[in-house]
Amino acid sequence: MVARSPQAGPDEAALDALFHALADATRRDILRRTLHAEATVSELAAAYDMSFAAVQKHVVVLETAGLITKTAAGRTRRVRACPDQLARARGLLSQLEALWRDRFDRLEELLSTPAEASEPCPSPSPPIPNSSP
Amino acid sequence: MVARSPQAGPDEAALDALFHALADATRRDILRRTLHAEATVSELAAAYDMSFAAVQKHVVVLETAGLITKTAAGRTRRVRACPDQLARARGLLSQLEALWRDRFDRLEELLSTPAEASEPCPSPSPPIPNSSP
DNA sequence: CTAACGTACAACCAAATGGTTGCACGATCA
DNA sequence: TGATCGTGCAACCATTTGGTTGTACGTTAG
Repeated sequence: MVARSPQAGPDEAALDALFHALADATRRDILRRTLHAEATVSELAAAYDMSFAAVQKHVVVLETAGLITKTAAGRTRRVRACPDQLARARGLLSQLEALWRDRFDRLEELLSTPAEASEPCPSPSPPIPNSSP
Repeated sequence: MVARSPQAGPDEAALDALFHALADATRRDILRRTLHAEATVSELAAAYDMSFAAVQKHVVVLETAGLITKTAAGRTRRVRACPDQLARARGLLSQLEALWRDRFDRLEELLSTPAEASEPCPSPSPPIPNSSP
């Protein structure tokens, strides 16, 4: 039971790292590239307007989060994305959405009315293209 | 920042805010609670070992990310979660996973071999229960 | 052998984060 | 009316983040 401390789960820190890694446009782009095809660190670095070291640090963050792996290849490092942690994050989000659906169901059960108005929740960003559910 | 290629969408900043909001155990817990049932800010604050102001700031972060909304109710504020942005995040992750599947397919197409070994990608955290895909 | 390349890493800096305390203000209760 | 409660916000502080430059070290090319 989550009485006081939210520090319950042992992998909460891993989730922190996961979502933190995803919370940066450059890192999401690196992830996209390496998801699509392997790349070396300098190939990645050449794609962005920042120093090599900056990109290398982004790669480290992604690696720490378990979203990519590097394998030595001569003097280069081949960067490869791992969809496992991605699936983990998606799983958590689905879990949360299910939690919401449960509340909805409970309401429907208690009051047999068509459920609490369902106001569209003012979105702070464009209406969502929402590609693949 | 991010000048060369990562200029995919105009809402990259919104995604930054979204994932950043999710990258904190306390905020994920607040989200869980409000997803499950509405709560006031002080009800939430009472659940954690930190000051009211700290929790209030977490609530602001979640609100900015569009993950929750507050509605005035007398002198209290009823905090309600919105699953829309959650779905948005999940959609992006699915998109990324699809990208990876595409690479896989391309490989299978080019070389008709059973595809690149598929090394398990050393996970930095427990193997994933992976609840609802 | 020597030079250039790809990578890693340290030191440094500005800005953001996450926490604190304190105060102001409207709503509620006695 | 006056005290109290719930909330928002500002000021402050320590730590982290995201960027820089510079350096070191193994690998490859000439």
